[in-house]
Amino acid sequence: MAEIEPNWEWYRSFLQVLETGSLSAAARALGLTQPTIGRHIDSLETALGLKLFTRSYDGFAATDAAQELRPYAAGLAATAAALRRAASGQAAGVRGVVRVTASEVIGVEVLPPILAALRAQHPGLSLELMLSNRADDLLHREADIAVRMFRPAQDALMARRVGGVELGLHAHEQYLAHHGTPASLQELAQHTLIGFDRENAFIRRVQQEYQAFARADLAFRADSDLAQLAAIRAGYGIGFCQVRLAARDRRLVRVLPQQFALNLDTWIAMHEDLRGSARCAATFAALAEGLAAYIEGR
Amino acid sequence: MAEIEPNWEWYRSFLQVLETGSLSAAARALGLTQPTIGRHIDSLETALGLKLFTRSYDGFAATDAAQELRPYAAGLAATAAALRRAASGQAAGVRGVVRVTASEVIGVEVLPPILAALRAQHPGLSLELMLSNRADDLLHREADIAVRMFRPAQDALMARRVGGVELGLHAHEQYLAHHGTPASLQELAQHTLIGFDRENAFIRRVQQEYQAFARADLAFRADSDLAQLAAIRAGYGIGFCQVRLAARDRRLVRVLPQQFALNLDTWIAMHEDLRGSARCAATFAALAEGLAAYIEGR
DNA sequence: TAGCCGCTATAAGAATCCGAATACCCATGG
DNA sequence: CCATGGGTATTCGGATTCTTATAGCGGCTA
Repeated sequence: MAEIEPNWEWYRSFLQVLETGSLSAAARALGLTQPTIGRHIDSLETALGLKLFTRSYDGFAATDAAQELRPYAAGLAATAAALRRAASGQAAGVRGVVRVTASEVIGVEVLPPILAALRAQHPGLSLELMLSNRADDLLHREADIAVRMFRPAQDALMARRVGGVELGLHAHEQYLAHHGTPASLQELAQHTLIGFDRENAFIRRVQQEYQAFARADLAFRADSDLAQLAAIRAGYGIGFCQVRLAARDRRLVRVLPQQFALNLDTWIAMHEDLRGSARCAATFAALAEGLAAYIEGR
Repeated sequence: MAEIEPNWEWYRSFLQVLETGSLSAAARALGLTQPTIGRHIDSLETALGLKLFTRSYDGFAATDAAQELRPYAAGLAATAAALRRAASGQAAGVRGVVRVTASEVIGVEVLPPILAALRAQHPGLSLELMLSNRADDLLHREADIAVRMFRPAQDALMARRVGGVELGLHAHEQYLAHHGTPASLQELAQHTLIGFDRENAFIRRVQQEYQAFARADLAFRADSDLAQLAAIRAGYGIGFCQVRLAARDRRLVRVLPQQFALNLDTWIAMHEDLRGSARCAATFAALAEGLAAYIEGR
């Protein structure tokens, strides 16, 4: 038992093998060769005193032990990436890489013009957009700035509320032309409803406030908010959509505006450590301004 | 500009140089040699395109850039250490290393017998104790299990409330013999009071509830809760102390028990990822049981 | 002021690690 | 049934990296 501290580089190889499923693929991804990766895994196994993979002739199979270690290795990779981003923006002025995470709808429909304008203003700046609804992106350093529809709970974050995004029921005018416009909650039950497949905080709130949207009543379900939006636009049926977003397309009509309305608080959050970073501060400010403009309908 | 991805091993050298202040010391700490560390730093500087240290003949001086990158490097080290702990406990049964964090008083006065009993039960288990009041230990993976006097706010944590620790004013009987026992809040003002030097959540609560303990009135201040406890035991004056703790020493007398009482919720928290770990589950259970016994005065 | 200690920088030999080539295994498809 | 493609294991020469050693610099102390 050598009791050797593993070389951190071995962790990188380990993670890559986990993610690609084979030594060869990991080697390609890392710009190394298969024997090298194989040696790294061997070394790591002896250093940890664990069997990480069961060898076979079509790729490695990760053992349970390897799977348990995976989140740690992924954490290393995320932190290393964050370090690189931080380093890229060290020089004076607004330059370097900023990684922004947001929900799919916001990321696709709202952020691009905001980020484009920001980028035009700062040619040295690069922006990366990561679309997900996971709340822990910032803590795991997977992103620098997050746009979220709920108040970030973590202590180490700087969070600013930029306003409330109004959600309402919408449908395409063609759909309404064919099926009529519901005038009441009862009539809504006769219509094709678009809703969520996956349970999440948002849909629980909807179900709580509006029994009509109980999961069983939905004629279309999709994990992705974007898919729902596309379904509404395609005239599939009636679904929830941000009011400001729908207002951009004259053919989208709001349904039952009095009866159905939800307000989602919108927050921008950033890790405290990045307070001094010019590129992050500039991006934060641009997002705050741009989202406020979006919310107010400018 | 080579645009090379830094070797993760360089980060380890970088952090060690930051922490030790010189190439040579870092080399000793890592079991390498000074020219090696020097080359790592050089490589990292060119890879990141940053000047990390200003060379001088008595150690390096870290630049601002290096200081900004420090938390990331520390995060890497913490995650790597957590990975090793996780790996050490992979084998079946309760074995490996568990790292517990707690406040100083709990860690010194309450936990040792609990941990000793646990260890006696599981000879393959090693325990590490880290004493601090920082809330983010678990998220940065600096510890596996935390004993805290407030409800952990993070989502990714499993937290269990084990009860309320009662705090009260105490003094040594010798002190009271010399100065008398205060019978009212007014009399307390004539006495020597032991309190906190640093502002924190606890003292703010005390000040809010008991004006007598405004900071200016304190005749003895110490950052460390242990130092306060020692002062009480030494007969220096009257201060706050856990009631159960004071009850162990017959010469410590509770003062104004009706007027002054604070109840601190006590929580045990663990990262969700560790749920499946036998060694962490066993430690968690032992802490829950032991702390409950302490709180109930068993 | 001389001497010592700890530090960094540099050069050259030793040890290590990597990569190319190869052998072999398995699944797939004509 | 054989050819093919993607995978792992192994070997060996060569490039890279580490260590050893040496020199130079600055601060401290006698």
